[in-house]
Amino acid sequence: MLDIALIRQRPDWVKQQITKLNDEGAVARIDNILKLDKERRETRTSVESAQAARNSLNRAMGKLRGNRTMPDEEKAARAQAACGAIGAADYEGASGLMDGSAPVTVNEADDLKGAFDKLIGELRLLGGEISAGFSKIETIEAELREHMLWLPNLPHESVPVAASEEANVAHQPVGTFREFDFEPQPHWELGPALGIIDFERGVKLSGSRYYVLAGWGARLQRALVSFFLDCARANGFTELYTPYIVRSDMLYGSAQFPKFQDTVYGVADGDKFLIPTSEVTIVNMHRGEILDEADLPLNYAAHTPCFRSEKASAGRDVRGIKRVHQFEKVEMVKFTTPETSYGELEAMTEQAEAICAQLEIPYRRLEIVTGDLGFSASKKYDIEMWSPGCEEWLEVSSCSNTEAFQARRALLRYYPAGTRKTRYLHTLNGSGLATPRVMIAIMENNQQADGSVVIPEVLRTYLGGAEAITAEGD
RNA sequence: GGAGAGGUGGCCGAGUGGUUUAAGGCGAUGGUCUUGAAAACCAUUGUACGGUCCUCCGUACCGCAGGUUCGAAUCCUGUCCUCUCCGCCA
Repeated sequence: MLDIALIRQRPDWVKQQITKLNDEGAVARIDNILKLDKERRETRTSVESAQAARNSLNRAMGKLRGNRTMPDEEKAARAQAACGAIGAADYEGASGLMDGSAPVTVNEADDLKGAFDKLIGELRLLGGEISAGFSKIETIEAELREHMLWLPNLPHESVPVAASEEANVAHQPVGTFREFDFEPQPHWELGPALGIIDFERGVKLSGSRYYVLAGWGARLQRALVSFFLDCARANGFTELYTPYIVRSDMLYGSAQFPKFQDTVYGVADGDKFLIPTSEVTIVNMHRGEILDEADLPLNYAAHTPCFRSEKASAGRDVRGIKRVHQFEKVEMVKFTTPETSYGELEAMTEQAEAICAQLEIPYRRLEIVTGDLGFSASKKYDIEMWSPGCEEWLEVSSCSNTEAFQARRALLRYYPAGTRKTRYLHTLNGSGLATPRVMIAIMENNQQADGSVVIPEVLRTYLGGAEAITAEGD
């Protein structure tokens, strides 16, 4: 979520920033937000002062009714007089009359019960006014919140301004592109031939975009996950094992909801959903807490499966395991101060790149332009591995700084050193890395003329020292 | 799955629908005292929103959400979570 105060103070600037994103419709929300915000504050001010009056009157009512030493005639007289004052909207005067601090003329004829009934009637009117005001506020706030939840994050000033992904700035590729003396095969040919990817049985079990890894395929994935987690740990990340199913609040917190509700799978057990990435659970780890600056940065990494419905990309990338409903990923998340988040983004991106380098696969960094930033990032780098079989760059990592966008939604705050004034922290996330695409890259880059695949050296210790995957089995 | 008990400030823990606006304690912070420390004593104590602006004021928050009431930490309903016992289970 954006800072409502920023929208209030610099609405035109905010509109101008949103215009750089590929998000028609978001700009129009700003004027609605300004209108609702104004309305909300006005209504709130008047309702709260009515409530202040009611609170003090009810407190005085308690004192009047519970007073054991005051004669009934005086109570009746005070109740009578207070009714008059309330009728004239003199709430302070009425309070004084009821709690006994203001003088009153006692009339012997006053009837206590009648006077109290009348007074309660007056208070009831005031209560009705207040609850009407509150339901108005509730309506306004629900509408305001809805608009706020659909507003994308604003781009950082360093992000290149361009409309679409074609304009993403590709850095110089790193690593050596292999010269093949034969026609390199795509992984959807190699995998089944080696008996390590079984598409038919995946489809039989669960439908399209599902697959089974068998033998070396399953072992290679497990080795990669272990390797990724070891890299993260070496880089100072604390390893977490988190739930794979979360409540919807968490998905609002990390900003998948409401906009990308379609891409997430629900489970039959009420308000629960399968995570599309462990970013969801990690970002919400400290939801509602107020951390100390001394605790920051917090670095967490977790391996989880990721579940995505891929409704938006129906019909695209249907071959192979590039785009599937279920895959494994190691995700890195950082909680930092606003001052350090951009430095941390560079560091985290370099760490993801270092993993590619260790696997000896050619890779490049993409600097994402404003029009392709996505919903929650202020700045984003993608890392892509080259795959000679399907002849394309495969996104294996995406590293983002969301600044305080998720922090506002998930209530992630900290006390800056030496203060007790809360401040939103910054969250960053980056894959490190995602398995099916890395497996594609390894298979396609390391394939031999005989169909076998050479195992990258860094993975061999995880695979009993084996040097290659062959059709001979595991 | 069955039965029961609970959820109150950073922590512990009181709390008959009003006459107190959550008692008391611990911790933390500041101060007094002290050569220094401890002890003792004094003071302060969370979050959010709104108003006012550099200082206060107001409102809300006793797991969460509704309801009853002139008035709810307190009564009612739902819900989430925790604990205990039983059953089942990797």
